[in-house]
Amino acid sequence: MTQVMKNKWAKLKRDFFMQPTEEVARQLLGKVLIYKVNSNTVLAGLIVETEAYLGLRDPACHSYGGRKTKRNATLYMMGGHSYIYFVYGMHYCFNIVTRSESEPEAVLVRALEPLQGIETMKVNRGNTKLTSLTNGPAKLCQALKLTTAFDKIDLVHNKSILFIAESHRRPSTIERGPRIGIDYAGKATSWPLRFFYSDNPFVSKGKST
DNA sequence: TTGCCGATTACCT
DNA sequence: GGTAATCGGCAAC
Repeated sequence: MTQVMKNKWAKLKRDFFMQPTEEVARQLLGKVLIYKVNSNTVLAGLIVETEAYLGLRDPACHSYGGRKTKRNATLYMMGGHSYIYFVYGMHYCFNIVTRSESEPEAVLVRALEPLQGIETMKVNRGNTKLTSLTNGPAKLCQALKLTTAFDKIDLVHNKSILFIAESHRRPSTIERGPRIGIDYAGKATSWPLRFFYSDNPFVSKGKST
């Protein structure tokens, strides 16, 4: 009998992303974001910082109050899809849609600890300093070359080259606090929906007012 | 080390 | 016409 090559990465399934969004945000810490560029190149990073965006009732969320536009339509897809948008005229942010189609919520992936394909990431970033490679939402998109071309990707599909996987990393201390860069969101500005590993050097330097 | 500011454009009012 | 789920550079302390 032929030996079947076992996949190194165990892809997360739909159920994981259908959970309450805060739960998904917390549990994504320690998981791995993987992009199989081609047969030679795999880019992978440990998720070390996330933010939950709670849909209709969250003034900081793009779908607040039921807003639905061409840009945020992805939020109304089933949990497990990628939501990548263009912001500040030059940057991209990578999110993962959570919950059902009637609950337009998502988790923003804010920082990764590079695991694999580091040389390629350095080329993509034009930067040689390891700790600046993926310590911010737009930085990690640049490192992995994630653009709106990867918006609406089903991350749990069998054949998907972009997905989230389990890791066997020993758990670290999880801290939580206000989200970054949402000063316009009124009372929600202080909601503690940002999750991160307190002792990880790849967490972003963003300030949460 | 902190803090301000410009870049640059799609999207919303 | 204003602003954004950001980043990097540069000035001031």
